[in-house]
Amino acid sequence: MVNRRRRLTVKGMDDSPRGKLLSAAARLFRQRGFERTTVREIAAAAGIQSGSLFHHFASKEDILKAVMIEVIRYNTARMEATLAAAPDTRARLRALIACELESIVGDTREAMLVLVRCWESLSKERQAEVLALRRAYEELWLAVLREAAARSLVRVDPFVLRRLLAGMVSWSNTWFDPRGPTSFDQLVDTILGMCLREPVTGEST
Amino acid sequence: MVNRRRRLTVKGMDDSPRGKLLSAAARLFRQRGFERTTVREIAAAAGIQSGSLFHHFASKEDILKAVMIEVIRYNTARMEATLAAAPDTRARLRALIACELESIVGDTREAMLVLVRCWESLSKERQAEVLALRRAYEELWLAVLREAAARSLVRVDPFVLRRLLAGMVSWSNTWFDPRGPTSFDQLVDTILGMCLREPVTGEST
Amino acid sequence: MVNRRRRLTVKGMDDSPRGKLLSAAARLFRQRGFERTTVREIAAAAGIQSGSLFHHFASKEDILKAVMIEVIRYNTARMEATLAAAPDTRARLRALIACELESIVGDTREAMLVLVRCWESLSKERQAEVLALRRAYEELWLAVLREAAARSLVRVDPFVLRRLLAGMVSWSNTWFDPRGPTSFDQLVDTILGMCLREPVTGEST
Amino acid sequence: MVNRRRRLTVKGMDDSPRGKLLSAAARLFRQRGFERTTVREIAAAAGIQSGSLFHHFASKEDILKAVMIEVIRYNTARMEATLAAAPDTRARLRALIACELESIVGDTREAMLVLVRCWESLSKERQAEVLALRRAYEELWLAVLREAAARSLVRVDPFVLRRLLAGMVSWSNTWFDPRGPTSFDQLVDTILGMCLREPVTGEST
DNA sequence: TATGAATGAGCGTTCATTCAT
DNA sequence: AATGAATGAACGCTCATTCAT
Repeated sequence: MVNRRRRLTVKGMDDSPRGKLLSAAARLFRQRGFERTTVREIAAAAGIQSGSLFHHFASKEDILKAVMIEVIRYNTARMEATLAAAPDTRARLRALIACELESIVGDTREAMLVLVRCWESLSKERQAEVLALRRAYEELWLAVLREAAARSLVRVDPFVLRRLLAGMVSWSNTWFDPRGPTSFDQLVDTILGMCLREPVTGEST
Repeated sequence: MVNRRRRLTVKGMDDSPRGKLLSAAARLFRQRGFERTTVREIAAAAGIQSGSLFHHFASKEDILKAVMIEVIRYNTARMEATLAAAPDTRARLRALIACELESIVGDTREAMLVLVRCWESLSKERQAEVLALRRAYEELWLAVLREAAARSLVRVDPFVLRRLLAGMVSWSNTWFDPRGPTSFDQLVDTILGMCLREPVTGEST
Repeated sequence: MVNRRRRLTVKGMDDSPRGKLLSAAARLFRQRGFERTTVREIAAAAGIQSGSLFHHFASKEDILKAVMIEVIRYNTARMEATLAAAPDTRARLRALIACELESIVGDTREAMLVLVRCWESLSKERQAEVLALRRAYEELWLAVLREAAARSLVRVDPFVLRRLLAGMVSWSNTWFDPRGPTSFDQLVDTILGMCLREPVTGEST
Repeated sequence: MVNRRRRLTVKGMDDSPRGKLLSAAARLFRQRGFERTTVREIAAAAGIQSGSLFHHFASKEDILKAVMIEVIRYNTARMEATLAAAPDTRARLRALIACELESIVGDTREAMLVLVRCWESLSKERQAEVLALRRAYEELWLAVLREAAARSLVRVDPFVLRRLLAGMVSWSNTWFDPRGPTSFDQLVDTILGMCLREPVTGEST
């Protein structure tokens, strides 16, 4: 289920100059951080000269903002699609965890790590723009968590639970390896199990 | 229990020039990140000239390393002391969570956030030096988690559980406010509850 | 014959930014030495900003290396041309002395003095690069000196003689003035006479 | 005759703090040049702290000046003593060459090379002070060269000859090795032979 | 659009010198 | 004398951004 071999890209990071720039920037920002990455490196990785880069983005920070916005849009859309297909609350909760984990360790890995790692490199104004998009994403989470709380499926306050889940999932980029002893689905079930009032049946690890 | 008003300092960050430098650096590194902090800012915050800084540390990166080492040493010692006073496995597990959460949201907050946020700014060589210390700290965790697993107190593999806990606790710096609706002890119990096979009695939130 | 009024430049030090930088650097390095010359001074003398200098050279030391390489190339070529036109051994020996003296007190004066004065400021690696070129130059000398020794024209071992000549010629930059009582040609003949077994006919000074 | 194993020191560079400082400075200035040598290195090599150095010398440049003055004084005295023992003009000329070569490749090697290499690092004022002493040394040379010219012993104008000799001798530090194929005495005779109107009897190399 | 030379402010670091102890 | 922390100006170099072509 985890997809690391699909292009380390998100929708909007296609073969256009803009798309190549965003892919290159996402990879470099993750590897080196925003400050340690130079616009020359980004331009070179996208096959253009540094001066040309500024025909596509007004500033280095705007590239960072664009990476974040694209990945949030893409993952919000994916999550909405997955939620729509889930038959009940428990399935929806599992879908949220699986989608977010997939985004963190799977196809949008680079850009998601940029979102976490380089957040502080964004000016307050640009943070606000990104947060506006992020809010819709968080609303998907809170709706399901409230629904789960209302049905006594989970033991923890939705607000707190969302944050504990965000911590568990985002941190997994530092250690989770789909080729390791724990599979992607096992990890999803483990995290789900920690949220549920009753242990998950057939739970592993 | 959370202690945010005590000096944002750790042992070794006293009133000596070195201590003032470390405190100032920890605060600035957390606020702005390593790359965005200049040695002139650190020196000014410690009340000395930028040139003088290099009488105490050979390089800017050495300051970062020192911040990390001091905070790990301090928190490892505190955790050992707290563990020694815990009567049983469950108490020890709770002590670990409380100690780590305290380190993240309490007195050593600045330096602990630097440890997470600025890790990638450290050269590989210096990372290794810090990791050597960090290993002892992680051993304390694993010993208790294995003990808890052996007694069926927890439901998740110790290796995986440690990482999920690390994610929940470290992420709490982004949202937890001891003056908010959830108290420090409630948060500790909530996290503890998510680990335990049976719900915690008298659990809150 | 001495040419001090022609541009204090060598081939490759033309009106291009690179050429202006090399000319300016040669003059400053000779006047102040490598360490006392700042990149800001070089840039200012070439009419650009200090940051722009690094579009043309990767480092200050690379400028020094380039000055040395250009002047060796230029003088090697000139010496080869002059040698080719010399009818016999004695004329070739005189041509070598005249060419080297011209390089030291004439048109390439600045850069040649840099070669001597700033040699130790070059890293071992860069010294090796320059030495590789210098070797071809020295081969021209040794071939003629061996020829002169074979014909009993000179009294001293070629290896030793080359070094004594190098000392006499390079040192002349400290005192020789073509407008002084000794002319360029007289000095060449004087030095030549000190090498030859029989006094030079029509010798002066 | 060459003396490389005697202390690399001159009179005045004894075991006193001042003497140790001068010896250390001479060695470091020769190795690294004046600008590349730090007062901390000099102090450390002399076994004191950098702050203490300024109780012995008012500035770094004063150390350089002192090294130069000591070595000129020492070599002037040695040359006077050697000249006094020479029976005739030819012996005196040979004594000058031998003394200067000894100073350059023998016991005062370090300091003499500093005199050549670091001359431009001295301020004009200090250069004048050193030149005043140097003048007496040069007078010894010129007196003998004039005497030799008067007796038609040499073929070249004394002023020019002195400079050609200075070049040959000072340059020999770059290549002469007393353990090599040419001995110290052979080199002295070779240089002497290049000055004399008639080839030296029993001349070698 | 694309280029790439140029900018210029700012970076981490060095180091001769000072001075209270 | 000796110490060593402190100074502060200056250094080589970086890099996001601009702009004439």
